Amino acid sequence: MSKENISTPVIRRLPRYYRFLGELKSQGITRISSGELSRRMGLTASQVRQDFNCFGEFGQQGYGYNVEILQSEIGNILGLNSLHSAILIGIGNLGKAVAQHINFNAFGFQLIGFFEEKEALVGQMVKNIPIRSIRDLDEFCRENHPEVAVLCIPKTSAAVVTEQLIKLGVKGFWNFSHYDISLNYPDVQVENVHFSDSLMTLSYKLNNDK
Amino acid sequence: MSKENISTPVIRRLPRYYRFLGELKSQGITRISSGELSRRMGLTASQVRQDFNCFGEFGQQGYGYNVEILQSEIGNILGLNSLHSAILIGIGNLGKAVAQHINFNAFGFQLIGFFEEKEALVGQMVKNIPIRSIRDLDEFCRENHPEVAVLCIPKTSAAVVTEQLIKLGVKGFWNFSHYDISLNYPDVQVENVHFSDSLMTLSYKLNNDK
DNA sequence: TAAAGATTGTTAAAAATATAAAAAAGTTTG
DNA sequence: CAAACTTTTTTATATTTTTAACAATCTTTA
Repeated sequence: MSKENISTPVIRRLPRYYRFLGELKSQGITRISSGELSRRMGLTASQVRQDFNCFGEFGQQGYGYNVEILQSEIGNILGLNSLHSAILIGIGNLGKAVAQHINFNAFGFQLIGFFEEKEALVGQMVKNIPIRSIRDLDEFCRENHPEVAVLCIPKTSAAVVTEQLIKLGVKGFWNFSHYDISLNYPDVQVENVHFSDSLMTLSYKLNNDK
Repeated sequence: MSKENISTPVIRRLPRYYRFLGELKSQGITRISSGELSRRMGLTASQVRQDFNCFGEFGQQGYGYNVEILQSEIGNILGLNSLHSAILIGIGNLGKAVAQHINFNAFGFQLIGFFEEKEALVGQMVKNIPIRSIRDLDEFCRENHPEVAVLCIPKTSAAVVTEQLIKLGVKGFWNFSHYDISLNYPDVQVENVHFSDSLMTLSYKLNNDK
């Protein structure tokens, strides 16, 4: 189905295509050309076509792309129709916001458990799921086999927890900590969200604007 | 001081260097070679040296780099010693978490105001600063001239607020919304944080792991 | 203090990515 | 229904980014 060795830059553009196409769809637009799409997204038409052609022939000459079909294809490529069970570790300010703010289901993830070190929080409900003690992590994972972990804990605790989770069979991490999972476990799938890096980048841009 | 046309990939690596060097420093390590640093960070030694040489000669042959000096230099390049006043718009789950979780000061930003559409939240205190009504945004900005805005609002409200803010002199955006600021205002500095894109990327990786 | 070793700064080559051009195939229109 | 037009797919070119190699220079050690 999908070809081999898709480059990272292409993969990172896919979610944006998916979002834009969803928007076009909701605006009632049923077809779009690479030229028009590129204009709206701030890309070149060449790049748009090259990107799509990595995965097959989704368009039709003289016509363009069918918005709904194209979005659905990209959704498939992204795997949004699959269902990955996920747990979230560290339900402080950030963890709670992530749990409540992100529509995990829309992207193929299902939150099945929250874990926290601070015993005071244990028992609280978030999204109708109780916060569990981090000490119950082993037992819970052996019963429920979560595939993904969302790490909202400080770097200091991340190394230990990560090792534990990988031993328990977790295959993917959405990592909000500064712990470098990939360096230590190259076979696991990791996606990092580093707020501070992003903020420092903004700082750079502000100090070097043209 | 800093040379022209630093490429985006280099800029995006700077925060990571900065973090790693800070860690080395806190471990009492005073000098490091490009080889050792690259090993620890999962890069090549060549890349490390090329990156640093974009900005000047920070090392010494036969010795390596002084950790403290190098970190400080990178901090300067990133502009972390400057002070940008910032306001945060939309103090729901996400906005509150960002306000409370991120150490803005460590990166040269100072939060001076929170703004919210939902009047029920107005008056609440966050980090000793009152949440203000979005209707008071104009007046506040004309008095306090914030340089940066952190957008934690939905895409639907983002377009209007962004235009307003730019008219009021805001020069940079830390954008958690899906509104494409750069497409509409190319001269403004923008750094996007798109959770859903990141989550979709994780989904892709999980469905295409090797 | 001189020779050996280490490591940078710099130049060159390779690899990856983006853009442009050409060829193929469909759509629209008179 | 055929000619003109549009737009994709595919191939080629250009640019950017990474990696490798080398020459210069400092440090360490005997």
